[in-house]
Amino acid sequence: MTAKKGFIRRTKQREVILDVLRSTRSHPTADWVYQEVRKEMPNVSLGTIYRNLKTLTEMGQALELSYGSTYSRFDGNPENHYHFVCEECGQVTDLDLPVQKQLEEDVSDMIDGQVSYHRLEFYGVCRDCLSLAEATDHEAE
Amino acid sequence: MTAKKGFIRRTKQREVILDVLRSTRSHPTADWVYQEVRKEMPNVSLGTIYRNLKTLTEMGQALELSYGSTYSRFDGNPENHYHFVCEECGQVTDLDLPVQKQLEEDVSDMIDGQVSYHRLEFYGVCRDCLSLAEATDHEAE
DNA sequence: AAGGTTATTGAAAAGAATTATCACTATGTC
DNA sequence: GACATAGTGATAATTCTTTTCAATAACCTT
Repeated sequence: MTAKKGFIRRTKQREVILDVLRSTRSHPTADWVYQEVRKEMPNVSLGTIYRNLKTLTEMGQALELSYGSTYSRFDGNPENHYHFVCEECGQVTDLDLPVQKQLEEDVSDMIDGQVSYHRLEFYGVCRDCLSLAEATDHEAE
Repeated sequence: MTAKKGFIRRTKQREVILDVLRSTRSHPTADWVYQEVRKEMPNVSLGTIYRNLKTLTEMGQALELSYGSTYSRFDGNPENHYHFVCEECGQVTDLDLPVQKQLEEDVSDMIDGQVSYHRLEFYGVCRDCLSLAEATDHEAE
């Protein structure tokens, strides 16, 4: 073994992708990034864009705006309320927090537009998955 | 003309779907709903589930937890901050609101779990799309 | 600088969730 | 009951994203 295991190499592709990301405030989609990067590296592949956006996000150099899962979830309670999403098991729980309706007016004034609703979501690890992780840790000892 | 135009008919399928939705607090995916509904209506099709979940959401009887668009957006600024999403043009803008980091502790205590981050998003119509709509209204007069 | 290891790439195929299509069915009005 | 058409089941098509795999290139060791 010569190269350090799990090391992240610096590549021209990832560099250009990060430059593109930093050059805009438009919160681009993967495909938009792809088109931009192609201007500088015509042979770059879309797979590389996705791979690196993921890597950059994991490295804390970028933010991904989407749910962990690609599919929608539905709620029979149509009143606005906030959620907690467990990143381990995917469970979604309702939170008993007061809904700050007046925030919508604040934002509506800020952007000089019209706000119809807002969503607040918390991400992390739920109690069950936490104790499960502990149990596994002990096992490994 | 006999039947009222644009009328929404009551169907057994939609009824069962709403019952299933209301019977759980698990924020199910479309596929989970599909499996449940099939127990009562084995011939129901997945397309019907999607159609009705959409209809129910439009009717205000259900809530959909997902972004309008299916694809992710990325941000070169990895600091947590809040967003406004225009439902007309899809544009995403950063909001200059203070990030309430302490909310995460509150929630963490509430659920007895671990919160690593949170997201707050506002949805509506941006200024540009608003004035565009106005212009079009005038045209139609 | 050369050699070796393996992370990363490009190209293309596969995957997963959702939406569209279309002939048929069944709801609601008259 | 008869009509008009919204809704359905079945399936094909889309769309975004991930995976696969042989070839390449980054980085460590010598």
